[in-house]
Amino acid sequence: MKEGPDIALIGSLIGDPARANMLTALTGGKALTATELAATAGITVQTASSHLSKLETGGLLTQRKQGRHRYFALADDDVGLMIEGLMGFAAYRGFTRHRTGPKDPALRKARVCYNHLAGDYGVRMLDSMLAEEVIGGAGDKLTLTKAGEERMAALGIDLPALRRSRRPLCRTCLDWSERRSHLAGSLGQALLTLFLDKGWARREVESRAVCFTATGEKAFLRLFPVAG
Amino acid sequence: MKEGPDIALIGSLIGDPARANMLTALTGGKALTATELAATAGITVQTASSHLSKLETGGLLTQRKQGRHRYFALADDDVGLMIEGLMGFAAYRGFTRHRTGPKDPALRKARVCYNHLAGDYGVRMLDSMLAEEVIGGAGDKLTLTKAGEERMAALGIDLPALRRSRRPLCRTCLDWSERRSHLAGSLGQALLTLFLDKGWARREVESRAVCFTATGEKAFLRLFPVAG
DNA sequence: TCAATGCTTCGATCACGATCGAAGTATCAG
DNA sequence: CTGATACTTCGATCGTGATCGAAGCATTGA
Repeated sequence: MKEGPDIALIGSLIGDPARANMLTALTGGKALTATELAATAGITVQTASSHLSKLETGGLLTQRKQGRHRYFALADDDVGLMIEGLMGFAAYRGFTRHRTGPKDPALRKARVCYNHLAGDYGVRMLDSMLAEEVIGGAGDKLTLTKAGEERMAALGIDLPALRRSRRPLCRTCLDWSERRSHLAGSLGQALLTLFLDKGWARREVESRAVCFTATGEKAFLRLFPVAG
Repeated sequence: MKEGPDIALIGSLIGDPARANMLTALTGGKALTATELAATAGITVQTASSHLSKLETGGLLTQRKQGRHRYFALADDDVGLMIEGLMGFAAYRGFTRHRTGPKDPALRKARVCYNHLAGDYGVRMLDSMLAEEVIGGAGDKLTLTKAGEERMAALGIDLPALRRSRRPLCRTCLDWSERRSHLAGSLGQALLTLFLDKGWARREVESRAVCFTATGEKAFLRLFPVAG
């Protein structure tokens, strides 16, 4: 009864539909204002403000003041991973809100998972990196190989800078649509940023979907081939 | 707003303290009756019954009639993994109910995680199996190697029987106390059963703790050595 | 300085759900 | 059949928390 961690607190925070909607929206990775979040949740700003303060004291969100705006974002990677995990469970159980929306195929193909690439393409990328031994490791412990370091540096990724942060370089994140792992961590984030910067893909507005251009798709698939 | 899976449903199911207590109790792996669950949650049987039916229609529990008793258990491995995931997140955030109870050290050392071994010993076991290449694989994809098959068979584990079931043989499960992975899946379950059958360890009553005997501990550590 | 925007705080309302007593159903032992 | 145990269903109560209107701060721009 009173042993172990308290999951009820977190459950109740996520259990309210309005809060769940806001958290889901923030899983898109962008920091959003209170008014934006209120709109997506379908409530007034007052209620949203109340919810946001609860989520903040619960440690799920951080806020950043910028002029007269306050931008809210998920507190850190762990929150994103936890929510993705719940979404995976919910999706597997068929707890979907509207069966399958029109954007659903696009989301399953490629989407933003907090700050890295998810969906079919995300899973493919990690698969390919493991097959080509760019990334090695056992269990949930992923490490960048020597060959991997060269590949990443050649792509223009500043590894020393990533290593300077305390966040882990590589970690796995369970994909809710594929039910397989994709690459998270600061390297996962850096790779997604790279794709966007190179113009290989762009983010859909008002959605988590990531839309690859024709040339971007080719380049991506060449960079991360799949066996068979 | 209406894209993606609905996490609020699951959140609200877990969000009630009484239900969270029951689920936590059931993470111990044993099937429990409604009266037992009511006692651990500190509520009457009527309320417990109401909660249990909600959890069942939510797909988190299954019930099995046996005479005039009804035994409740977690629906499957996925539910256990999901709850352990939440516990990990909650523990890391310091959402503990009573700081650290007296049983806490024992729980951190070795405990039951739904149906397999968790805690320090659980993490050690997987580490050792990976180092000795009994289990191979990268990311979340764990596989038993040829050498591993022999080792497991020598221990008296009936691999063909395990393979006959549809459940995955090996999978990772995030440990909330160690924040590392331990071995789940049917093999993880079979190994814990083996330890208990061999008398190497026994389950604490009314707790998730697993208590190793002196000889059992020696045998376990010999079987799963750690480098360094 | 004034007006406009973005957000929070206060206060009141209201609904949902947790809770338990009482009664009803099922199973078992004699 | 009778009594006992295990659990569910019904009905009523009650408290918590979600919600929004109105007012209060804070920041920006003119």
